[in-house]
Amino acid sequence: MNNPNSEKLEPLNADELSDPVFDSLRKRGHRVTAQRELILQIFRNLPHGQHLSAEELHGQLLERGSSVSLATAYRTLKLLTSMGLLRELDFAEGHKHYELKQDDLPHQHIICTGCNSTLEFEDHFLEEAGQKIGARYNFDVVDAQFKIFGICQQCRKTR
Amino acid sequence: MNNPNSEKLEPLNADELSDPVFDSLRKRGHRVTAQRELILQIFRNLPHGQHLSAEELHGQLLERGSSVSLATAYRTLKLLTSMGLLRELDFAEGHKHYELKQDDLPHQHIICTGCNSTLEFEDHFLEEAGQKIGARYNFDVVDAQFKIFGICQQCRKTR
DNA sequence: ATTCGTGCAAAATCTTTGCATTCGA
DNA sequence: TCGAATGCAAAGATTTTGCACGAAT
Repeated sequence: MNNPNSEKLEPLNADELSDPVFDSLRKRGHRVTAQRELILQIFRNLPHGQHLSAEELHGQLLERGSSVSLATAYRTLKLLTSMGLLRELDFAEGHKHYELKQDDLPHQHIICTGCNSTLEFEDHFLEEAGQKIGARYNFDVVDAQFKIFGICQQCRKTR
Repeated sequence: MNNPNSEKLEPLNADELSDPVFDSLRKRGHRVTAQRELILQIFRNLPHGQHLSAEELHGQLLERGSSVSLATAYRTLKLLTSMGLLRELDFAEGHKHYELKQDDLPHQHIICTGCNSTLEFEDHFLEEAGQKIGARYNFDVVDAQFKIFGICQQCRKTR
């Protein structure tokens, strides 16, 4: 039925089957399915700093020849987020965005409320600040998100 | 039809009519209606750091004897946000929250993903950081929101 | 052989919108 | 007066869910 897309990107070989994420899924009693493999692959091949909405992810899945349903896309996004593998982002657009969580490359976002474009910037300091502040209130910090809303130069000119 | 609730909180007198926010509304060609007055009043009487969802705001409006519709609540929240009077908050709960924007009392949020409770903390430094970083990318910064997601002490014990 | 995951369609949420009416300036 | 705001109900958009079937362990 659905072709696990063995011709593009890395083929799904023994290497893939021992992927730490897959192990982690099995350890939790979840299963490694072609759909989950492909979704993970898509996020891993996304340029650093890029993020996808559920619809966008679904679009990419279809493009790659998979017939994953939108429902499964939503279910998988939720699962991977709950496992701490994805970061759920909210840009005040009415729908969420997701990106691979990479603790070694922390970044935050600047959002233009004029054109909805987003810009990433790295800042280790903010990362640490999140940890410190959380600790002060006895929180186990999972993620710290710093969002800066404003109007970009482009939009300022246009108006 | 709807009682502008003149018996609770500050009565709507000459004082209210010269409220800078009302002037600002009129200046933009908008009108000062009983509904908008009440909504602003509710936000102003909210304890510092508290926020409301559209549904919650609507509930409070009904409690105060007003028959404002939910649609108007949404429309007013949007209007006041676009005027920079309210801050739109997103706690990854599927709906937005709003609070009065008070530049003199900047605060950020820690959200427990276990029980959805939120905790406010003040931090002028983060405020400045938002301005600086925005400026670096030529943005007119409107708001900077720092969200820390984690598990609170309570939830950690419960589990 | 179980039990979990998936697809599909329906439902649930949250938010926006068209239209006739009411109201503020 | 006249255009803006409101209420209502309907429509949109996003996300979740029940159920039968297929797939992973």
